[in-house]
Amino acid sequence: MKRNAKVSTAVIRRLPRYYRHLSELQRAGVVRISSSALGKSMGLTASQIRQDLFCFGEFGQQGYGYKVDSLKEEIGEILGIHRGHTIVVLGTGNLGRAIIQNFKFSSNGFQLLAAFDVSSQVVGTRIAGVPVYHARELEQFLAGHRVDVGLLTVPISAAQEMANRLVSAGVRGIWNFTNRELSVPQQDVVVESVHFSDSLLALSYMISQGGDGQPDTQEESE
Amino acid sequence: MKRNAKVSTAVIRRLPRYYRHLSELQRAGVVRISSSALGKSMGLTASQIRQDLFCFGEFGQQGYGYKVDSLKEEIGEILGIHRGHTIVVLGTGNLGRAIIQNFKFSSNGFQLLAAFDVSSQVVGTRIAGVPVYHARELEQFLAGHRVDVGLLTVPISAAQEMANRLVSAGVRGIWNFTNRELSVPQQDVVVESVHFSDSLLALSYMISQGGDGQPDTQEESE
DNA sequence: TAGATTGTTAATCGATTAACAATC
DNA sequence: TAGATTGTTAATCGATTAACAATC
Repeated sequence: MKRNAKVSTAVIRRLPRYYRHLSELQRAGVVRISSSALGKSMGLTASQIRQDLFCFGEFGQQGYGYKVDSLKEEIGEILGIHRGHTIVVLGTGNLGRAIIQNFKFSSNGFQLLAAFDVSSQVVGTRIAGVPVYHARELEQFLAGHRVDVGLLTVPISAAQEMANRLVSAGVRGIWNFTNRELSVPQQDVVVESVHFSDSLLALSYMISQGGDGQPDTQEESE
Repeated sequence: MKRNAKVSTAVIRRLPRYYRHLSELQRAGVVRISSSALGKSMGLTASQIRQDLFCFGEFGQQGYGYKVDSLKEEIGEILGIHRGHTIVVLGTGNLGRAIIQNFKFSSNGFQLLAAFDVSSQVVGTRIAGVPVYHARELEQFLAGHRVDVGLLTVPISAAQEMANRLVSAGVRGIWNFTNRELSVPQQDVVVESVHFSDSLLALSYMISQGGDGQPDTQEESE
């Protein structure tokens, strides 16, 4: 059973979607689901779902399907939701503040410990209960707390420097919301970027096709 | 020359990255670049870059490479940056407000026309110069203005309904920041989602490996 | 011209899909 | 038991990489 050997990024990217869909099914009171039903609702083939799960083990019952609750739990486990991950936010501008106030860190298994900024307007205050420290205290804080991930919402000009400081202080991942491609040579530190621009430009491309290219067909049958 | 026939999503996702990297090179004063140099800086093979560009035409000069300025312009054109796309924001909570105030819509070829909300606190005001109308006026506004994209930052409970209204009113794309998977049967309307949770969970998975699995090797040579 | 680098076709690799025996 | 559906291997498909003639 040579599982888990090399899980492709395509599979990794689907895992959170499985988790999200299963959570919605659970909320809707669905108890069991087959790979083909789940596939239909997610726009995947049954085969792909079974193949994806096969990377990690056996989670279903032949002739029955998958129990929504336990499959969700298993995938949560695989994603590391119960590992007690911790995170700090760098930069409390509009976006940082919005994420601190809105984003459900705990639903994703993360505990938000602190935020850092340089503005005297916010340093010393709390945002949604989270203490804001001065950025110069970052290393001291990281020395005293196990912090797994640093979330970057600093101005683009400060992004690389803050990334360097986070890596030096030993974080294992950087969640990058700046529009800068970060250079992190250490292979054991993971950078996950959320590039709003890339997303909007991809959308821009997609709506720019069809209008002048293909003929506009109407709704599909199913 | 049967180009542009079917551009894969993998290629589409790389186009904005090319655009971003070329913009940075341009800012750094680089005039020409070869596919191998660009590949090295982006972590792609030269072959892949040439193959990607091949989908759209010929943009380089043999023996010389690509002119940074003109390649950037060409890719911008492909992405639809000069099409005068327009966008409105639905929901001016923390996240919507942050995006309105921070995101450079115009750098991505979009003009932000208006925002909509239901709170009497914000309706009638302006956020960074953008007028905020009541959500009930959405259809009227869309009837009077050509709007290509609706940006969704409404509460998850309102997401599907607002998506339906946008589609009925004729938008061509939805930029979805809610954590809800939207169902949009019309095949000519594109949904592009930014799922913060999916991104963080993928990061969670990646940092959960390695720590206990593989032995931690140090930096790679190049 | 010689050297460099593209455009483009062919080969390889990896991911998705199909098939089916195992079994609930 | 019969029907359904999984786990898992094999076949297919598509994307990436390699190769090289064309040409600046």
